[in-house]
Amino acid sequence: MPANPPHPAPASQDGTTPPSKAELVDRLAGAFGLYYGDFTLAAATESLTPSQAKALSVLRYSPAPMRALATLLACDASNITGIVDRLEKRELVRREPSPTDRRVKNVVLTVAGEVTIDAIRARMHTTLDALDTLDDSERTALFTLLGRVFPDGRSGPENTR
Amino acid sequence: MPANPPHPAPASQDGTTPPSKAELVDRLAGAFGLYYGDFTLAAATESLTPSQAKALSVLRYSPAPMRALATLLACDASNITGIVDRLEKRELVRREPSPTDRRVKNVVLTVAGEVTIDAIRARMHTTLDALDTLDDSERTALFTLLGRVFPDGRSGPENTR
DNA sequence: GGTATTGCTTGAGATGCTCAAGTGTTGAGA
DNA sequence: TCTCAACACTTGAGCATCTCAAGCAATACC
Repeated sequence: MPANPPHPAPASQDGTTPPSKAELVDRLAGAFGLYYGDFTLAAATESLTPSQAKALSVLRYSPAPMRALATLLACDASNITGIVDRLEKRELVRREPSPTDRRVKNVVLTVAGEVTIDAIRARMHTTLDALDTLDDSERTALFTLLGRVFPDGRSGPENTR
Repeated sequence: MPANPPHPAPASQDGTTPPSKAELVDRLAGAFGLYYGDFTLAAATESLTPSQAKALSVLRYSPAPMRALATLLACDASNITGIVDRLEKRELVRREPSPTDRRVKNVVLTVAGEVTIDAIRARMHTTLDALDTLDDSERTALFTLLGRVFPDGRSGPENTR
């Protein structure tokens, strides 16, 4: 039995044959690789590591307890302590004790934190320029399809207890 | 002047109004986060870190010199040395001296490396299950749109000199 | 009330990552 | 040809990231 062929399999280049799932996964991998590079570079202009910027990105939507941050960033809770420590030292983020559960600390973006993550996103030129080449219906389609495949689960303000 | 509103701005939920660029970037960020979590978890089942798995993913397409790997993974070249060291120690990857440029070492997937990265992709259940909910035209649309926004630049076998 | 669970922190150990410096190779110009 | 700049890779220092195990305080459940 021969080794598996390299991805992507030589097909689905003409736009008529629907891509196989492997081809789609391969394209997702490539797309997110480029997105990540763009994001990392933009974060570096604010002297932030990708992890720190990702934390700001998640908090841009809504405050969240440490535990929720760990879940959203797909890492161990103990990891978040250090990341939030460094963000707090730079006053991009604030720990606020939960009024209803004294174990919990809610992490909140400061105004400086808001400005910083917005600036980072505005500096993702590779991604932003590429989005400029889409017309309205294409943007709507991409937005909708991504929402279908990656439902964010953030249906309302985060559970800050 | 009030602080910027949280993302996403309360619009574009009905599918008729095209999303703003900020909303699209926000959705990309969310989608990327979920994809990355899925990928990280799948890589962990093979005892690989995300960076190691990402390197395999890039090499799945074609061998590449260390320098090209650094560019594709958007990091310093000195970083690649350690990552490839660990992958080579596990025999998932091989360094081959370039026949035409003795400075260059081409990194090649071993068969075990191929099997491993294919297994990781096959274990990305969250992503794969979501793709199952798309019909053929939707898959084609997503594939095409991602290709438009994130052209991978890998138009043929990698330049292995 | 007693006990398990939860949220967060700490410390150890490995990896990821950047920067500066060093080695060996290539290539282009005097 | 000789010289020297540029390039590919490696090494080492220093910090950030990440996991795991352990521990503390607060809460939840029986």
